[in-house]
Amino acid sequence: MSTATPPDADDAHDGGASPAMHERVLEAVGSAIAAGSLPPGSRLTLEGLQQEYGISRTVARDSMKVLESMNLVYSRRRVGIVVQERRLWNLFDPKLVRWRLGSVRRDIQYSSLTELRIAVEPIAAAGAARRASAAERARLVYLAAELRRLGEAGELEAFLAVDIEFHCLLLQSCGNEMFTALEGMVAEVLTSRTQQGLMPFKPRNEALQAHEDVAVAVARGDAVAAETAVHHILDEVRNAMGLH
Amino acid sequence: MSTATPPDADDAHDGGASPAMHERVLEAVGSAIAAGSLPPGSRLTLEGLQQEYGISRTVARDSMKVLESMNLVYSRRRVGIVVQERRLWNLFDPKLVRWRLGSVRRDIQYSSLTELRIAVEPIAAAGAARRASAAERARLVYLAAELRRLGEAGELEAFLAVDIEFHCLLLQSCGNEMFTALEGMVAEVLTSRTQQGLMPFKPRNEALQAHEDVAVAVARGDAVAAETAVHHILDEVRNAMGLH
DNA sequence: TGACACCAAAAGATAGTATCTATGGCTCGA
DNA sequence: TCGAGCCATAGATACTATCTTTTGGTGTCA
Repeated sequence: MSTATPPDADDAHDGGASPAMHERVLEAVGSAIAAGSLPPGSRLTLEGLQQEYGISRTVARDSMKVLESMNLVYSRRRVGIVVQERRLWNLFDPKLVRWRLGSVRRDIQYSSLTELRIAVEPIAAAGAARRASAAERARLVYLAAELRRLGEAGELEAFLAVDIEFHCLLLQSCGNEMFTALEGMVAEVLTSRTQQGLMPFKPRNEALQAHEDVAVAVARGDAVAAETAVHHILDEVRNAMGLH
Repeated sequence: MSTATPPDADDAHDGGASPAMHERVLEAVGSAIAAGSLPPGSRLTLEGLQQEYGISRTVARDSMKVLESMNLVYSRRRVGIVVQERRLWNLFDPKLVRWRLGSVRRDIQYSSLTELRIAVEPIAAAGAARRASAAERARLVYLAAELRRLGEAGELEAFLAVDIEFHCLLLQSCGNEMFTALEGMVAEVLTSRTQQGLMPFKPRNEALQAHEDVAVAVARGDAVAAETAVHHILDEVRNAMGLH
């Protein structure tokens, strides 16, 4: 105990259960850029960050290095840290997706993701039909049945959870690591859709049937049928987006 | 060399345009992880990195922060910096894609990307049909004609360049920023396919026709036709991958 | 006596602070 | 136009604080 441990009441300024200082800064600056309140061309300096957030140079540097690796900023001597044009951002970085979903630009990010989902999921289902394990196939069938049960009972919240698991399982079992990496984003989209009230109160029978068709097709190993059935699931989403 | 700041004659590697020290370390460690020579669970320490690469703590930290933000590693006190399981990597980070394409795991990355392309491009074409500018539509038609000319002349290299521009233009004009962000990856895949000799010496007439169909459909604003025509382009690729 | 469980202290590593030198590249004035 | 000067990052170094794994010691029970 000799090790001092000064009670140091002023530890409080640290924000208590602080999730690491540099994360706080990263979140603050990153989301400001994502939201557009720090538009492309804006300049920051390490000095300024240190003062604004009460941090040391190291922490400021760490945060900026991460933003730089996401191509949200670049830094040049004598100039400082400059916000990049949007076109160059790493739009697939999960942190950036999260920031954008939390900003006023929500809608753009949401529709981009939905379109991505429309693109990827059918192919993922085809992959799953070819490569899923026996356990995964069985689970898909089970989840589809659960979806019908919960959907017909109108239990939207439980329905959402199972729906997420269903779609994520497809992405996991499709044998394409990059598709699997989209799991979190699909979960976000589905959650968001329900929260925004874009889901019908009771899922349409066609949608429930389509989920069952997907599960059966994957279980049978019928890639073409699986792909087609997922298209049917997503047609509803497409219509909601005003496509087709 | 001691620690004392030698102007560093031995910094020969620095010869001229040195891409910043921390990038060198980032590249070295990152590609080692991507290639699997630092398997998940491996441990590094800042101390070790400093000695191995002859860098200061600052640089070592910067590099690790970037790898951490890509989820390639995590760091814990008392343990060091630990390589993450593959499942958690940010597989869409362009740096990681590049490292993987440059490693012995090339093939996995290549087929993941190809499948992604199969998924995304049809939807991108549909988007382009709806939202492309007049200039973009015209350019697509021009590029399709160029493709036929070069294809029939057997000029594979020029054909590749135009093919890349064609597909990238689709991604740019589709109105979905996330699709646009995949441009670089599609270019990689197409280049790689030609380099690997996976292209027929003369592009098949069906493929040339399909490109023209895409261009015309986009120009007319016919989303469904554009999507279908891209499917035809990619069928060849699908077959080459043993899908369907 | 030996084996096991539990607790406390040591040690090893990052997290963060503070400060210094080197260098590139704007800006402005002659 | 060209050069001096200044500003801000790049990078180095040396701390302190803190977390957490290891390890070793102690006590209890078979």
